[in-house]
Amino acid sequence: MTPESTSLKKQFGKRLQQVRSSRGLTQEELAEKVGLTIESISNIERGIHGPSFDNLEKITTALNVPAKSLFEFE
Amino acid sequence: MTPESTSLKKQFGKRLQQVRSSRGLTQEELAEKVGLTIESISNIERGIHGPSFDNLEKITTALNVPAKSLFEFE
DNA sequence: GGTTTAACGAAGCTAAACTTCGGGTTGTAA
DNA sequence: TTACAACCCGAAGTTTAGCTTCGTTAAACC
Repeated sequence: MTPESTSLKKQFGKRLQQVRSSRGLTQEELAEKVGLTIESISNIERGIHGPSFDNLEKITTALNVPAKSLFEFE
Repeated sequence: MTPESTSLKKQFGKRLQQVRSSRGLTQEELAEKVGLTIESISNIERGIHGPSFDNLEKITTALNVPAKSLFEFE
């Protein structure tokens, strides 16, 4: 089981949490900006599920980052 | 209406079509690799809708590119 | 002409995104 | 030691948007 085999959802969630924190936002604040519940943001950050494409776009505008940057993993 | 205001779906679809073509794949071939119908691939490339996160991951593996590269627009 | 590739609509289906409930954990500050 | 903030976590229900299945049209190439 290589570490690279982590699902895209998990990697995205981890990256989202990084960017959100770096912006000094709580899950609740991001949720309100995007128009989702805090639970849904939590689920996305934990990799339970990814956002829909429309919500992905809203997240990028809420965080003021290009979509690309949310897919930059290490 | 600035050109930049094009929806993420549209931008992603356009980029997907670029990458797929550059790989010398038809919509049908990509559809088979990903496990979707050709109509669905067509809809995604035309920006009718985006892929689910699971299918986004399958697309990246089918094209052998990082997810990030499908969000690199100009 | 015949074949391939892909655009395009409409209408239905279903999986996955999303919500709503409840409870648990950690940190910290009063 | 309590109170609050922020977040994790599971289960069960709802909704929506991703996906399919029909069918038509058209350009490109042989």
